[in-house]
Amino acid sequence: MKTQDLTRNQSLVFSALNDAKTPLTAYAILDELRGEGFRAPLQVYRALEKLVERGLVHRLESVNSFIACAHEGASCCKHGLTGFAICTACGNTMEFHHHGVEHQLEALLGEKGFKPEKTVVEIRGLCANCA
Amino acid sequence: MKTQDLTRNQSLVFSALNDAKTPLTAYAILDELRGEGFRAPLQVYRALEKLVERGLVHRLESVNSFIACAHEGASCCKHGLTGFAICTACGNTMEFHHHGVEHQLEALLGEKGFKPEKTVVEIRGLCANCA
DNA sequence: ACAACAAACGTAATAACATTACATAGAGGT
DNA sequence: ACCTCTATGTAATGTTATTACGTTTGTTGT
Repeated sequence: MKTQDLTRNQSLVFSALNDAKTPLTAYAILDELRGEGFRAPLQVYRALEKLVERGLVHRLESVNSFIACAHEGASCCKHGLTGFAICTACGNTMEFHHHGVEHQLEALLGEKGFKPEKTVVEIRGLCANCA
Repeated sequence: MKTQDLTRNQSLVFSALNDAKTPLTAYAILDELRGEGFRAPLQVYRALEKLVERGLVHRLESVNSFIACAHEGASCCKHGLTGFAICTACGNTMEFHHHGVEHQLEALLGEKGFKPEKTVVEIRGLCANCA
């Protein structure tokens, strides 16, 4: 479950995301890794799929991008709903966790009989530096 | 600001979404409207852009789709944060509004100096019928 | 060591979603 | 009539993601 048992491709993709610390699209990752021998989108998407499964990487649905989890290891998903504040000016993205929001959404959806599987909370705006 | 001053293309797209009452992709709308003379994606995207501006249609970012606003008219965006619960089995999508969640997110982001512009809350899962 | 199986990989092609560029048409104001 | 702004039509292209197919690698049981 640790980063050491990643395959070569997975490690390369994960490193690219960690180095960036701003969200990257799959194709941006592909371009970064051409020097390492990457040649096709699928190499990136396959690695991303595994990394997301492990909780090492998050997908930002509203910007078609990926970002390394702000928490080392895969413990991330246990501290409440995960949300992101994405600066549209500089790309800087803040991951946050919020139990209150999680509980309120659960309560609301529970009433309606809706069973959540994946919750997306993404706020686009301007970060403190760019505002 | 009412639906009557929509152009022909905008009306057709809006009707398609209202009839569906499940989210539609831009290309699905295009296919529905070929009988009305639509020939290119841009005709749909241009209409959608205006409809979203007016608050008559929402874009669901996590599924690349669009849905008619559940509230007639454009008053929708005044009653708190807008969220969606999207059933991955039947496509049925419930629009909801939640002041509590809105305030908690505002508080959290305010602390960090982040200025929200667009907030995405989309929960995918199973609706009461499909669970 | 070897067969059998599963997971990961390489490559090509294609599908799905969205935008740019450029030319044309219609409505409203002067 | 002329200008301007908005909407439109059409084509081409750009961006994001998946399917299909075959090969390689790694693991397990014998």
